[in-house]
Parts: sequence; structure tokens; C-alpha cells
Amino acid sequence: MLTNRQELILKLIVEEYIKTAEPVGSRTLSKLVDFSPATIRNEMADLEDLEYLEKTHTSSGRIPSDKGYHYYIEKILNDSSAYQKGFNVIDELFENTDVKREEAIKQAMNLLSQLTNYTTVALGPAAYGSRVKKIELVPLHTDVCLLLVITNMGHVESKQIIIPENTSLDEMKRVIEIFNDVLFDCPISKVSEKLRYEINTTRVKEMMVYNQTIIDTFLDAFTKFTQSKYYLSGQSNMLYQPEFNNIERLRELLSFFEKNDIFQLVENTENQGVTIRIGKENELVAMRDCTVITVPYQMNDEESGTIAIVGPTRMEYKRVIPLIKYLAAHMSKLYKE
Amino acid sequence: MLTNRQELILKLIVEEYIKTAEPVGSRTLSKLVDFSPATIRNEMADLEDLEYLEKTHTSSGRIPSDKGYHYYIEKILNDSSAYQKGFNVIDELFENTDVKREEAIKQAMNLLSQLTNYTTVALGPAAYGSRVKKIELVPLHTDVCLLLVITNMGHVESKQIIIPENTSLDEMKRVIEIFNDVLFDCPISKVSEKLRYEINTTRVKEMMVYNQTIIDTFLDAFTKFTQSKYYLSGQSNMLYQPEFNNIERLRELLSFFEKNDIFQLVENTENQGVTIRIGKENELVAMRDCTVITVPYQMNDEESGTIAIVGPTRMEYKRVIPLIKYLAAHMSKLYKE
DNA sequence: GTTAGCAATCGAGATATAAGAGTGCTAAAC
DNA sequence: GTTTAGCACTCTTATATCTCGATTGCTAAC
Repeated sequence: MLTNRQELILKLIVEEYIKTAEPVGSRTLSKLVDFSPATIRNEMADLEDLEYLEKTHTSSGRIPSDKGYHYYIEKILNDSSAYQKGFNVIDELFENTDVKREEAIKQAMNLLSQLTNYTTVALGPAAYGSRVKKIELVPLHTDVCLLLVITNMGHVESKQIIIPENTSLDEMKRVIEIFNDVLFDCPISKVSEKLRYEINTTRVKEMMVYNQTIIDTFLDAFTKFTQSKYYLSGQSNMLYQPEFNNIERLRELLSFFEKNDIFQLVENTENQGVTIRIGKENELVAMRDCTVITVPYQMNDEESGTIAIVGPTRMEYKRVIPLIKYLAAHMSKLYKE
Repeated sequence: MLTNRQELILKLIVEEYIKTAEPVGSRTLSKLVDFSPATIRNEMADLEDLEYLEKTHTSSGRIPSDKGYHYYIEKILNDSSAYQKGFNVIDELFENTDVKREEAIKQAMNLLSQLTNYTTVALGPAAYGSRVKKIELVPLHTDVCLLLVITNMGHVESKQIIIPENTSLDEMKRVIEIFNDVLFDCPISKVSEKLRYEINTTRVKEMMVYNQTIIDTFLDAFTKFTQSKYYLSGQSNMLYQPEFNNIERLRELLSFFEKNDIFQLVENTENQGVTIRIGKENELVAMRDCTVITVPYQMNDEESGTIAIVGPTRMEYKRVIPLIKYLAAHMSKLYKE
């Protein structure tokens, strides 16, 4: 357990380092607080022994360790001190309820990355829970149709299909009718299971006569729903962080964002509420000196997702944590109403 | 007009510089060709007077100027020397005709950026020419419907609408019927015009009774078609080009890609066939030491777009130009069949 | 027209130096 | 016992200086 003065000094070091990105020395600190540099040096040595602080070299000032940041976030930053800056901008964004769900998420992520100057990621909402509402067939040309699958959440996926040689449009329509009967109200995640189960019933067998691959075409359209989509914003913000001021590191970082590995960022965060992973706690090598904060949001009973923010470990926690929480809460609330 | 020997030396300098990214000196060159360094120096001085070459400082080797690259591309690289490397990979990609149009374009761009190590952009296909095939209304809940607009090209846009207070579902269906009558086979680009024109007919007036904003909702769904979408691939490839080996330049470049200014890359290239803009010819400051090559593709009578590749002026033209042309031709051909 | 030779130029890298910031420790002051 | 002043020591950063090598332009010889 830290003494009050140790806590104070840790707090000041963290905040000073966050501000300047330079190791903090005893002289600098003595200007912010009423102890002599020597006293502060003693405390710093203790905090270093306790692994809350680190040195970059023998005669440098101190920087917070991963553990130090954690202490700062959990013990020193209590929610009561929550910053409210930027909240009004978020409120404004959500006043316009007219935009489409997906668009709203994108806008929210753009806003968050602009407000914080870090990189933001939105995952989902995964639509595992939504159900088949209607399947439609729209003829485009003589032999090409558009297959539409619509869910109860208003999502639509489409796929063009070619009508098999010796099949009439009426027959195709009959097939769609059967599919509608069989799949209506079926959760998207259960579609393939259901089809496999029903494959032995007469009705489904009937359409197999027309085309073996028609079921594959269907499954294809359905899997699109379950693919969780992600949206990335403010990648290039990383370029402005002094800790990434070298090409090697930038290559690693930006290549990571460009690959589709971003899902890994939020791995194992489901059902955990807000997670804050600092530095090496991220198992991803590319994130070794970054902090990743993830917050889940719940759009409705059937759809949920995660938003995340990525920045250097030297992140403005005081401002960022309330912001991302507020945003996630807002996203959840909006669609609950 | 250049002499044969001048052309040879220009060619060798361009190719050597493309390979090494280092200014090319007379000694290096004398190993590739059977003249003494002094002779080559004389020729280089002449080529510099003619502005095909440049020096980075008084006693450095030569690098090609923008003009030098142009001469190289247009006069020295004739089509007969076209490289065929990578063509087979493109053929392979297009063998799988099963994928959706949009997905195919994405894959093609990914492939191109992988093959070349430059950044690629696909614009479009803009759907200005496609026509309204069908408008549908799918009830989701008691008071929410999904409005679907389907074009003859098989594109779908959807928008959720709330049924106005004192309106029944049947009435809404009637409205959709009217819209279908009025807008069927109407080119997407003409929809708003048509609606404005028809607004005075009795039938359209009839639905205005229900809700003033319903037309706006419609127009909203339509404008989505006309928004040309773009896809960017291989941004981080730029990080590996030695000319962008400094943070300042990278910031500028990647911020440019992240902004939605990418449309500007292909501005004024429509109907011009293949365009090659080298260095300062690009009016965009961020592209001052880049080459942007754009090639149009024609998906069908009603849809066309542009693909582009962005790299340093020191680009592997010999390999890249045939590749991008071949790819565009392939994209055009595939959908013509 | 071509080439060898040579002084001059410039960049890149190595080395040296100085300045400045910070530490840890000891001993004195509170 | 706690706090502080003083001081030698360490390490980084910036700057200046130097050398080395690559390359050029020019002149004169081939």
C-alpha cells in the first residue's frame, strides 16, 4: 500500500509524463509540489523498488511502468473525478437519430478518434441473434435473379443467382416459398444447422431437384450476416505520437492495422465489461507499448459489439476513459429506446 | 530528339535508379555499358541540360527528372517489351467468377498492391446509369418498415422508415405501388428530377398526404447509389519505399490516404484512357514525388469506374504499367461476357 | 570523338568535446 | 526520524571537426 505522498508523486509523474512524453526528474517535480528535490528523489527510488516507476537509463528521470499506470487508473483516478469534456459533442452526434445504425457507429468512431487523437476500432454489431424475416426473389433478366434475405433487424444481404437451365421462374419462386416457410424466424446463426436438418424432409428435397448448389448459394448469403465487420478510424493519429517516431515501429504498427488481425485486439474481452490492457499485457507483439481499452455495447437483445481505442501506454486516461465509456453507454441507450 | 546513345544512357540510369534508389554515377554506369566514365559524364551533362536528369547536389550522381521518366515510359518502353509477369496470377483470380462484383474488385486491388508493393485505389463502379427495377416494403414491426430499392444491376439499398401515426400498412403499400409505377425503369441519376416533375400529378400528390418527408426518405435511399465508393489497398506499402523514410513525409502521405480526398486522385481522368501523372504533374501537394497511374474500366453499358496505383516516381513502370492495364482489361472483359 | 588524369565538391560516418539534466549518497539541519 | 543541501558521477544530446569515398567538371592527351 502506498502512502499518501507516494500516491501524490506517482500521480504527478504519470500526468507530467503523459503531458510531455519526457522522463520526469526530481527538479521538475519539486516545482509542482512542496518538497525538495532530494525528498522526491527518495520517494522515487522507493516507487521504483515497488515497480511503479522505471528509468530509461541510470541518470534519467522516471517514467511510469505498466504497473504504475494501472495503479494510477484504478486507485487514483476515481470516477468522481471524471472529466466531462467532449460529452456535449457526443450528445450532439446522437441527437440526429435519423442515420442508419452502421453509419452512426462509423461517425461515433470518427468522433472519438478526433477527440482523443488516438486510433479507434468498432467491432460488430455481430448479428448472431437476428432472425430471418423474409426471403425474396427479384427477377433481373431472363435468367438472372436477385436473392434477398432480410432480417428482423432490417439488415439485408443480396446475392445474384443464375436460374438453372431447365427451370422456370415459377418453379424458382416455389423454391423461395419453401425456404421462407422453413427458415422464417430462424436465428441467422442456426440457419445452416436447420437446413442440414431439414434436408431430409420432402419439401427441401423437392428443391434439390432443381439445383444442388442452390443451398450453397443460400448459405453464402447467410454467412455474410455473421461475419462481424469492423471499422477503423484515425490510424494516422499514431504517426503523431512521439513514441512511434521511428520508421521501424511505424511499419510494424500500420501493417498491423492494415492486416485483418484487428479482431485480435478485442479477443477474450467479451462479457468482461471495460478492459484496459497496458503495454505487455497485450499479447500482440505489435501492441507491446500500447494501451488498448475495450468497451462493449449492446444495441438490442440480439446485437452487441465492442468499441476499442488504441494509443500509446502514455495515454490521456483521465480524459479517454470517461469518453469511451460515455460513448458506449450512449450507443447502447439510443437503440434501447 | 535524343541520340541512340543518349537514350541508352537515360534508360540505364532510370532502371538503375529504380532498382537502387541511389543517384547513379558514371562509374557505376560504365560497368553496364562499353563507354568510359568520362564519355558517360559528357552524355549525362547533356541530358541534364535537356532536363531529363537531375543532380541532388553538385557532386552527386544523376537521378531522372519527371520529364526523364516520361521519356522513358513513352519512348523507351514500347508495348512490345511488355512484361508478362504476374499475368497468370490475375488470370487465376478471375477464374473464380462466383464472387460478387464488389468483392472481385477488392480482391483485384489487393492482388495488384501485393504484386507491385505500391498502394492501389479502386473507384466505383458508379451506378449512374442503372435503373430502378423494383421498390419493396417489408414490415419489420408494427410501426417500422424496411424500404428496399433494387436496380436492374442487382444493387440493393435499404432504409428503415417509421410508418406515420395515422397511416395503415395498406396505405403505405399503396404508396410504394405508386412509386413503383412512377419510377420503374427510371435511371438512378434521374430519380430526383422525375420525382420533382411528377410531384404535381394526382398520384404523387396523393401520397404527400400521408407524409411530407416520405419523398426525402426515398431520395436518401437513391443518393446512396450515386455515391461512388472507393477501396484502398496496401497503404502501408508506402512505408517501405526509401523515399518516404522520414516521419514528416509519412504523416503527410498517410493522412492524405485517410482523408476522403482520394477522389481527387482520379479527378479529370475520366474518358482519358490510361493517365500517368509523374511528380509535380499531380496537382495534389501530397503527391508531389509520387506517380499516379489511372486506368478506367467498363463493367457494362451502365457502370464504369477507375482503378489507380500510387507509388514513388521511382516506380517500376516496366512491370506496373502492363499489370494495371491487364487487370483493367480483365475487369472490363469479365463482365461483358 | 573518346579517354585518362586530377583538383574540387559534397555527403555520410566517425570521433571528440562540451553542456545540461538527473541520480545517489553523505552529512548536516530541522 | 525526516528532510534537505551539496557534490561527485553518469548518461544523453547537440555541436563541431575530421576523414573517407564517391562523383563531378575540366583539361589535355589519345
